[in-house]
Amino acid sequence: MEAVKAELNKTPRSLSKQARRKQLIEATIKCIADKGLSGTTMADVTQQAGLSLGIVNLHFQSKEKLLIETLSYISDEYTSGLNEIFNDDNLTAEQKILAHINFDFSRKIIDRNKLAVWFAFWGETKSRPTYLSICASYISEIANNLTHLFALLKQQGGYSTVNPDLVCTCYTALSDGLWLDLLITPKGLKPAQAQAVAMHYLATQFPNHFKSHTGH
Amino acid sequence: MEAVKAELNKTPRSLSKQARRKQLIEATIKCIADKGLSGTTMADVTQQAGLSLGIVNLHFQSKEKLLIETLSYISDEYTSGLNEIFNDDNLTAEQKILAHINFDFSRKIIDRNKLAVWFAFWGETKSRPTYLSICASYISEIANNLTHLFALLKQQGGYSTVNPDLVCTCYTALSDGLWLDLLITPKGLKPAQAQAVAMHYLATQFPNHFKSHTGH
DNA sequence: CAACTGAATGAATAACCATTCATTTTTACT
DNA sequence: AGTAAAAATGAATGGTTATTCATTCAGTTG
Repeated sequence: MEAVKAELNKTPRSLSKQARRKQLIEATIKCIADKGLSGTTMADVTQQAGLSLGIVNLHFQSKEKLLIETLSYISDEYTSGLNEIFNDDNLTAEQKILAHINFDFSRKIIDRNKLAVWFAFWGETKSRPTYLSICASYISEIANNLTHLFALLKQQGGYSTVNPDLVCTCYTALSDGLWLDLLITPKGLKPAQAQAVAMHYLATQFPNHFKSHTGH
Repeated sequence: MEAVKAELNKTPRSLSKQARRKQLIEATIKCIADKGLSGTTMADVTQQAGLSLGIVNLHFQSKEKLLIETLSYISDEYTSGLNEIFNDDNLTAEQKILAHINFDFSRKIIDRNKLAVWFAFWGETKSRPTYLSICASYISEIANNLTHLFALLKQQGGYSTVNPDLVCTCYTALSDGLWLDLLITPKGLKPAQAQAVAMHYLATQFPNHFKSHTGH
């Protein structure tokens, strides 16, 4: 405790700055979910954060930079969660895939505010390549890791007809589509059901490793 | 020719009005793709259409109504294309599903401008329920039709373990996710490849009817 | 405690943009 | 050709919002 506090005191300003930035980013997420990307004003964000109007420009210089930092924030959260799984040497390929699918549909990720932010930015991607460039690198990194896991499972399980690249593309697209479903029809599909759908697909490819539990 | 002209002359005003509205809607699609939903101004749209600033308010009363009509326009285009397939009594269930998947990844639908519009609106759905209500009815209608087709195929092909509802949810989400891929990584995935991925999934469920051609 | 430093505030500013409407142009019909 | 009605124009308006910055506030140091 004392040590932590002492460490905190080492750089009080910069730490406090980080905390304030995070506070503003989280207010931004809430605002984008509530009012949309176009409907979110500086007044909205600062009010949501309980701070004064000028604070965003003080910490982020401009609204555009705040939005970019917000996208980076949720991207990083997602990527680092997955990397923890990929880099865990105690897990088998099968366990890593299971952990991946659990993570993809966990409470932390399936938060409708955050889903709204994801899709708000996807919708602007074509007109603002910056948004895409933030995600492009992590997207291909995840795809590589996932493809590798599918290739391992193919080898270990003797699934001679499986095409790891194809399965990765299909699983990823399926996962994105289920996220969209969860965002737009909250009453229709529950996270657990969405996960079951994804699992059902994996079961078609690796029947000895994964079972679909949606029979009736 | 004469007959057509005469028919046209019956309601010259309203016809011209319809044409102008369509022209403005198509300009709006282009602008949303180029500048995003938030970045699209009335000046942009009217300039894109080669008309004067006040014209949108004359034909649509407000910007918001123009946007709603634009979403309805692409929704209707999609729905009516699918309904033609569903209602074609000359096609078997298998042929209808094939026609459906061909349509989903056809040039007419996989137009990056239109995809950008779809996702621009999806991204605002949570904050503007109106956008969702425009699509909600046709979404469930399509799901019903598709589920019915899968049920027929199950029956006819003796696929005893297939769950038509599950397959419909999975196929629909997969298709949405592939659309997103086509929008954001145009260099990465081609429409024909995306269609092959969707077909690969159908082949897992109905192996005697559909073949995956992505072996190597 | 007094001087100093940086964070925070919010009134004022300036840019932007949807909408209006008086005017002009086009079309339809006699 | 002449006229009336409809369509189109775009300068002017008014409301909104990002950004600025002079001032206030809080924490740190000597």
